Amino acid sequence: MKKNLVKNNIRQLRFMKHEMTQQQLADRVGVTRQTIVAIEKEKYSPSLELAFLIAQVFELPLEEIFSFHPQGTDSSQATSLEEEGK
Amino acid sequence: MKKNLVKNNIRQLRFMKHEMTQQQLADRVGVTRQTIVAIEKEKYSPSLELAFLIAQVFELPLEEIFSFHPQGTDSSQATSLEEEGK
DNA sequence: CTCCAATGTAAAAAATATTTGACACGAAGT
DNA sequence: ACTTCGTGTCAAATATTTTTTACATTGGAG
Repeated sequence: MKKNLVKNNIRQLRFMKHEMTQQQLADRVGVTRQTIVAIEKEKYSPSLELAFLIAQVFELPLEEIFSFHPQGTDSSQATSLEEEGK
Repeated sequence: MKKNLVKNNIRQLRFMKHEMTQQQLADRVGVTRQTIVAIEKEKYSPSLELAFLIAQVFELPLEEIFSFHPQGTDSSQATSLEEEGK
């Protein structure tokens, strides 16, 4: 029930900068190839740790690989104040 | 079985810059207070999405709030190997 | 002192991320 | 044709994150 709002360019980076296969990247960050596939296809977003590890491999700041795309105009909260008493 | 290698200064930020309570922060990023508590106490690291949301609230780059501290002698790769056969 | 807001803790359930073990497909290479 | 490699997919199992509920503590306000 949760959309994945995080995008990434792992696939491109894998080819461009550092020529490496899904399996190699997976090995370097210590996860399975499945995980890399899922993240590349954005089936879900990685854990913060994994994101850091990947950024480390590509020698790039995390935010240059992963980007957050809040809903349209994320207006969910901002205006809510009276959520006290339960 | 996985240590939390990610640290953060949410607590400090909550007080300093933007004066807000755990509950308020939780509301703004759309999670429960429990989650904030757990993350502040570093019982585990947040999802990448939540990390992005928090960074957004504090108007700071994600990496200024969360930092990655690889294990003491991690160095598991660096000296890449050829891992094939499976 | 009493009340309440803010924080800490805990445990079970729900949700999400990751693993494991297949199997399929196309592009090379032999 | 056969084999290998890189990729995509699927499903079930395990791990990790998040929710829900509930209760304890501390400090300030009244």
